[in-house]
Amino acid sequence: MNPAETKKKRGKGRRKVEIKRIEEETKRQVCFSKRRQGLFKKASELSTLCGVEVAVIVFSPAGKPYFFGQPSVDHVFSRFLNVVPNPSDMLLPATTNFSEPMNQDQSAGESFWWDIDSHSMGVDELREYQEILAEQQSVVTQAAQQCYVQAPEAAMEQIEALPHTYPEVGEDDYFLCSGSGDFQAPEAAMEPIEALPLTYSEVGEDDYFLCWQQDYDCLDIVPI
Amino acid sequence: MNPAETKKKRGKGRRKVEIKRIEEETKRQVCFSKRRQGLFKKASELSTLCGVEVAVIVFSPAGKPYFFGQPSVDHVFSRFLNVVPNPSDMLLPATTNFSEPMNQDQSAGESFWWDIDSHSMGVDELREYQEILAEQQSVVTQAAQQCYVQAPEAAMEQIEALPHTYPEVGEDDYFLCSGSGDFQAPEAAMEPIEALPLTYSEVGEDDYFLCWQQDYDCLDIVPI
DNA sequence: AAGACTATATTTAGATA
DNA sequence: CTATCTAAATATAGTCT
Repeated sequence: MNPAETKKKRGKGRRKVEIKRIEEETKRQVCFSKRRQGLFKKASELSTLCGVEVAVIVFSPAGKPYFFGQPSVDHVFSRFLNVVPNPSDMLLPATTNFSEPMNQDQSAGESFWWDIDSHSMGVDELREYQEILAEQQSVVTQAAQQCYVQAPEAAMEQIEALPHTYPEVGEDDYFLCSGSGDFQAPEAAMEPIEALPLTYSEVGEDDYFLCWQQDYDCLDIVPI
Repeated sequence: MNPAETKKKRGKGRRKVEIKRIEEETKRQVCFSKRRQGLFKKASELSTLCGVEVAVIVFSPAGKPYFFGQPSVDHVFSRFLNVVPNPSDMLLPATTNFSEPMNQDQSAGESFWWDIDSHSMGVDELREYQEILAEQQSVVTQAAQQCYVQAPEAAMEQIEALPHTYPEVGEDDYFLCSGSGDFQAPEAAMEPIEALPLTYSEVGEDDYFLCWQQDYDCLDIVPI
């Protein structure tokens, strides 16, 4: 805080960035992390400002799911399905392996303009996805759903301050943390939080934290 | 272009805005429209820059669904379900119809802190979702698709200019529109667009348009 | 991997058409 | 609703901790 000392002044600032795949692994990961947060923040703001329902799901380069939902991913998606019940029915007339007949004008085997999509997006990537998917399926995490968010430092302190101890926190356990600063758990959530039988020190690396922002908005989501 | 005429100079610029529900109807609608576009753009950029899968669903104040998916909402959501297969299992421990036992510390029927979620999100809706989901799972996964976006006015004109007529455009049909201005369909997409057997005038209110922005980024998404 | 910093790029509220 | 314009507010790439 020495006013006489003004050392740093050569910041490197943001450079214009072309929107195309970042090849460098590290950079990509950092960018992902930052932009994911930004995306969730935007989603949260949209939902709050306009009082609308929003769901965002992002898979990290490593395949981990990050998501935001107001009031929840499930809720929004189920509502979505009611409006656009089977979007993929029409898009993949020739490549689906489902026996359900399609009651549409298209004839199977034909090439449709929407096929361009599978091409432009990269068939290889789709294949890759299929593999990842297979892996994922064997991993499976039962979820308490909602938002799995990394507790901000300030929230961690609150968790640590919780007057209980939880003897067995396993990899699959999830935690709800109360917020502070930007985060504020709704009243209804506070009671169960306060009843939480744990101290943060006993929470392992694979555990998740669930945070609430004021008005039920989830600020960020990340497994830690 | 008269250099001597410099009329506008009193712009009102952005004002700091508190993130809370906008009460004024018109303002809210405008804000929604702008921020929705911003959100989709961010999602698209994240997906392109980091090569990751993203899905965003937003319901407008009027209840219309707007969405973005890379490679598709279905794809991402189905992958999501593989990782977090039965989010509501934990929320509704006593009411699920799955036989798989949970290898967790929780005992069924007990009340968990994460129950707050099922309350805030609506148990009935979750149930409803479960049903829809069951249907959906039998349909899904392989993805072509992309973005269902509302055609910008300029694009509409292009669609109308298409030299074909499509006799039977049903509620469930989707369209790919070429863009103009901000929108520009990739070359590969243009051919099938031009082969499209339709005129816009025959497209009904429930139809969707799929637009491409330069570099395959989807700018906006909306059923029309 | 996650902050902090900071210069710059991008977003957007409000006005306007 | 959509687009444009402006200034102010935010987001973020690069760098360092």
